[in-house]
Amino acid sequence: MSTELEQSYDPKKVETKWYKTWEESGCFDGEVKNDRDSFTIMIPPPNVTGMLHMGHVLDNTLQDIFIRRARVESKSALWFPGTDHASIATQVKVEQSLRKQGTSRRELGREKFLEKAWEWSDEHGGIIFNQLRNLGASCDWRRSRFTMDPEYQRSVISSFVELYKRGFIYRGKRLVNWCPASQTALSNEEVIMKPQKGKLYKMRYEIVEEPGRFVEISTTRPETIMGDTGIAVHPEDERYADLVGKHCWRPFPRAEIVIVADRAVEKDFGTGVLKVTPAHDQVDFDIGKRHDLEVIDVMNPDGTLNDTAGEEFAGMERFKARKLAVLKLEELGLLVEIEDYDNNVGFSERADVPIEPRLSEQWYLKYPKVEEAKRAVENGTIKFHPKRWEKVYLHWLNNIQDWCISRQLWWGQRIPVWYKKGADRSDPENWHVSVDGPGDPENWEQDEDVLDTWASSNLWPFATFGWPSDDPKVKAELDYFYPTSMLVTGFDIIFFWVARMIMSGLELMGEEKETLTDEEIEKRVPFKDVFIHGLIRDSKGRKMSKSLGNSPDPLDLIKKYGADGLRFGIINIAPNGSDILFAEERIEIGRNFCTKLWNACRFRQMAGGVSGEQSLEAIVDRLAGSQLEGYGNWILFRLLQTIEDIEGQFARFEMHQLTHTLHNFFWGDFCDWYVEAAKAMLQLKDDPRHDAALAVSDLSIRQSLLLLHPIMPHITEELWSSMGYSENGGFLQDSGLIKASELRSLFESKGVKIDEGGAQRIEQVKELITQARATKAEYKVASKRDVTLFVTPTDAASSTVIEDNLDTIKRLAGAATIELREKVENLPGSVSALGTVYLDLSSAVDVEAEKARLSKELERLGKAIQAGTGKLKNPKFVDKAPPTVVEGARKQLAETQAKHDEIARLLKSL
RNA sequence: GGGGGAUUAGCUCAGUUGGUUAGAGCGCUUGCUUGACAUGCAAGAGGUCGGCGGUUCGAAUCCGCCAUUCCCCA
Repeated sequence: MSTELEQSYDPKKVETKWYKTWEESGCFDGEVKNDRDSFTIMIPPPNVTGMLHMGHVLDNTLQDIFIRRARVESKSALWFPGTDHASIATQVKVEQSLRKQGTSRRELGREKFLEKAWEWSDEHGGIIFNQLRNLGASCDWRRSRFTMDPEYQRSVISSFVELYKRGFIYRGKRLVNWCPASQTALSNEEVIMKPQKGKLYKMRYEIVEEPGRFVEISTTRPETIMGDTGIAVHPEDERYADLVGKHCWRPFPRAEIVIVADRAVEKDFGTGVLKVTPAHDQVDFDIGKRHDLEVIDVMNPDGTLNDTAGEEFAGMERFKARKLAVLKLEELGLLVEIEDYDNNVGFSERADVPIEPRLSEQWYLKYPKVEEAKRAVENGTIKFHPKRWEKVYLHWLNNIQDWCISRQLWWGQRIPVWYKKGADRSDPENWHVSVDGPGDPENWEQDEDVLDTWASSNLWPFATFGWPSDDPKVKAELDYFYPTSMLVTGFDIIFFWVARMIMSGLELMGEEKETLTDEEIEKRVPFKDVFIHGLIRDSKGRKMSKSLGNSPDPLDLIKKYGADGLRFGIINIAPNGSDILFAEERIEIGRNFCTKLWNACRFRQMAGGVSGEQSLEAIVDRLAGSQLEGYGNWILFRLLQTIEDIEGQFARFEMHQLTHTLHNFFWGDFCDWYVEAAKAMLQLKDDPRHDAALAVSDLSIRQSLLLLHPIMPHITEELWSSMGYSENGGFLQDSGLIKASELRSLFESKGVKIDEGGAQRIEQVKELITQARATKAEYKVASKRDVTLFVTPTDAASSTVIEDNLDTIKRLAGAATIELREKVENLPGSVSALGTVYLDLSSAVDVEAEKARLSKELERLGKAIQAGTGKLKNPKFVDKAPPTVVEGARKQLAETQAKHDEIARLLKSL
């Protein structure tokens, strides 16, 4: 059944209709089908309150392409959706809103605050799912998971307990990255180093043992002077060798502090003397440890100075305190100079304030299965695309440090550790660690902290299925869908997420084992292929941000260009793994291509005869046994090539090539050449070529729709149904995409011969037509469709080819008559492999212009001949290069030479 | 300081193991209501592939150095 297409394509109508139909039919549902291969992708869960931005468009379009491709390849595809609670990001937002309401989380208390947070996530959550639906994302929405779902929380807690039991989780007191705004510890990955223009303050401390002698010290942080418990010099620094072991005066609060020698000091930095503040700097902390220096914490959790810092400083904000400290140094006559200094300062990723190294007790994870995680990538069990990201991943693993997983936040999975009331929390004797808590809760109090968001999302590939569970359904699904097929994400979360998922999968998806074999690694990894794409930037290469206003709303773009147009456009401009410079006009190509597809199908309908059965076999049957004319053979040959190209591109993850290949075939080959040539055949009455042209068109369009469907699902579904390709009302995805090799066999079995030689002859015909058009354009008669052309064929074979295709040449070149002649003189002509084509001009030829044009061409060919001759004369080339290359060079030279001679003759004849 | 990219037409990018006269889209110029499509059709201009050296019969492609530039990590 076919339906007549409307005159113009209305994306909104078509997209809304089909998305609803698909979702209601359950065709996105991922099911265990043991007779089919599974293909699974876990969505990188967006923040629960997130809104769709261009990065999501790219990431999810790519995933949808892989998923839909898997469906047309008859795999059982599952695209698992969900959202992330984004502990710190969400909590920051909720706290902001509380502040507006004149309250705070501390005022509300934990329970009330969590109620508010849930309200917030219910209210703002899930919007992005509908936005993804607008984009056409074919997720199995029934399964949607949220990392704060009770079942998911239970998975997270179970993993903590399990990893604790296995000895990977411990409590430690050390310097952490402290965010004074959010008042929580952060992991190293959440700290962003930013270059800052600061000051370097040079000051002098008096030596206790030698009054009147001073030592000069450089620092960027004078506000921590009160926490100094020593100063350090390099042991090989002769300038200060005699001072080691002596003391100097800390100016405020005035106290004697010791001078130590330590290799961590950079001799060449500043004066070569370092003030040591063990409580507020990692290097200083380490030095202090080595020399047994006192640790004096002078700051409050919110970044203000505390009472220890002294009366003047207590309660003062840290940057104000810096100014005051400088002032005091000056008053004491201890400030030597201030210079400008550029250094890198760590900022909290979420709160965007400088972090403060702070001594505190936190939970740490010693990463499990680090060696296996490396091996999985090194031995190819997991492949990154593009491959260069493997180096980045391995480099990080080689320098890995324990992960601080506790956060002083409330929104998240609470750490399943209980402390005996009134007992020392540092002593593991007083801990209870379990999923369900102690049996006598009245005697215990639970750890107040929650887990880092990424400590829950790193379980995403299996916790979503219900792990850990003895439920047979959970086991069967994990068995079928895990390891998932691939992960599609940006490079910015390789450390945060990708690497951690790999390690948690290796540790937890199986029995506890010290080390894993390659076979075990293969079963436990969370995915096989990691497709890494770039970030979307604006046309000037800047990051997209709300404040710059350079971030278009994808929903507006969908309104303007259609979801399919946007999808095609964004994939089309996405280079191979590097960042994408987005400019709205660059996605017009997507919308235009939709229009082209639509109109090509409309034209096909207007040619009539689309009421019959349109299955692949039925169409091929219409061609069975007949000798295809040149163009039919050519376009089907190109179709086979295109199918093959696309197969290779998917296999190699060359997503940046897909749109180019398909656009080139459908627009450049099918519409611009085949359809135009077919118009000539469609005029023929009672001629087998007429029906063959229709069948070839049907075949080309049908297979193109199948190939394009993953990129442009809505319009292809609409055309699939309207053109009558749908069998029994089924969706395009269920029709089964035939492989190039299978299609070739089908052709053979039906006696449809597709030959390469014939396709090459049509390429020559196309060249001849192009030359004729060019000559017409040169003589300003491009728009005349009734010119007379003369052709002098190169040889008898060429003559036959031209005669066989005379009708289409006439039509495509715009000629009323074409005569084959032995010899033509005094007319402008152009040389092609098949022969020279001349334009019959009633008016006089512009001899000078023609001479100039031909001379230019002659010069170009002359150079090519020189290069070719030189190469072939070189015995080293002839001896060493492969015979096919030499043969090709000979053939090329002969053809060039023939053209050259012909043009020289033309030039002479003028 | 360590590591990873990038450098090809005015712009954004392709260019698979080295092998014809280096391609595409956009932009630009010219001409077109050609049996669906002006979101279209046709023709055209435009590149010593960042520089220097090396390997090779042959280099945009492999190697080295340099320059410019972006990113990650410390």
